[in-house]
Amino acid sequence: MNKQSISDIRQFNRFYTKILGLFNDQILETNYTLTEARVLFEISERTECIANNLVQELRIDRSYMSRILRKFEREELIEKKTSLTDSRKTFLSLTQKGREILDNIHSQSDEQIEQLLDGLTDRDVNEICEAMALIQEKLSKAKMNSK
Amino acid sequence: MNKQSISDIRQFNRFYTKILGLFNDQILETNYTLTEARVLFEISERTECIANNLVQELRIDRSYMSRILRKFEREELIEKKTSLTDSRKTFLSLTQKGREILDNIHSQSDEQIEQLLDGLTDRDVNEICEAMALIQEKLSKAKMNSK
DNA sequence: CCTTTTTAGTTGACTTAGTCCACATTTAAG
DNA sequence: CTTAAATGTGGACTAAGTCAACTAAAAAGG
Repeated sequence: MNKQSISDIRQFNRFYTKILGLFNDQILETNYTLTEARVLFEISERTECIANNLVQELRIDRSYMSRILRKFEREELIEKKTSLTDSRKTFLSLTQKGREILDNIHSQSDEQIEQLLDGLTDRDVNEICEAMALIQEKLSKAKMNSK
Repeated sequence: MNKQSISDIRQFNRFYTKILGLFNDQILETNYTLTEARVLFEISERTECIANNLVQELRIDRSYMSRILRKFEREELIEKKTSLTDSRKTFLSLTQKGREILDNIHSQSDEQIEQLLDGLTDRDVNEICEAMALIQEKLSKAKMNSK
C-alpha cells in the first residue's frame, strides 16, 4: 500500500473534519445536535424503523438512543408503535412536526453548503459532486470486501 | 444553484461523517481525543505557534484550549516559551515525546485507513486520492472567494 | 416443553468534552 | 493617557456520551 496515498487521505480527513465541524455548528443553531439530526434523518428514510437499527447504523449507545427518542417523543417529532408480531420492537416514524423540523435542518444545511460553494462555477460544483460520488462508490465497495 | 448537487453533497457529508466517526473511535484507543490529536498536529506543523492560532484555526474555546495545553505540558508533550517581544504570547512546540505520541496517533490512523481501503486496487486508491485532492482544491478556492 | 441465550429497550449513576463568564496582563490605538 | 483589543487562565457549569444493571419478550436448543 502506497504511503503517500495514506498520507493524502489523512490530510483530506483533517480538511473535511473542519468542514463538517462548521456544519455541526450551524445545526446547533436549530437546537438539535448533529447526532439528533442523524437520528431524525434515518427514521425518515426507513420503513418500520426500530431503535436498534439506529444504534447499529449510527454507532450510538443504546441508552443514549433511548433518551434521544424519548426526547423526540415528548417534543412530538416521532411516534412509537409496538410491533404486533414482536412486542420487543417499537416502530418509529416521524410525525408531521418531525418532518417539518427535519426539513428545516436540511434547509439550513443546504444554505451552508451554498455558502461553501460560493464563487464556484456550475462546472466546478459538478466536478466536486462527481468526485464525492466516486469516493462513496469506491469506499463502499471496499468496505463490502473487507467485511 | 443546482438543488440536486446540494442534496448530493449533503449525502456525502452523511457518508463521510460515519467514516470519520469510526476514525474518531480509534483515536480514543490512544487515550487522546480527536480534538487533542488535531491540536498536537497543528503545533507540529507551525513555527512559533501560539494558542490563539489554534483557537481560531480549530474553532476551540480558549479556556478549553488552555486546559488541553496544560494537560500536554504536564504530560511533557509540549513546551511553552513566552515571546520576548510580546509577553502575552506563548510559543508552543512539541517535545520529543510529543512527536512520538503524534507519530503513534498517525500510525494508528494509517492502519485504519488501510483497513478502509482493503480490497481496492492501487488504481482505485489513486482515483480516490485524486478525487479528494480535487475536492480540497475547489473548496479551498471557493472559501477564498467568499471571504 | 422448559431452560438458556439473545434481542430490544429502559433507568440510574457517572465521566468527560466543551461552554460561559469573569478576570488578569500586556500591547495597540485613539 | 485612557481606552480598547489581544492573549491567556480559572471557576462553575451544561450537555454529550458511557457504563452497568435491569426488565421483558422472543429464539434457540437439548
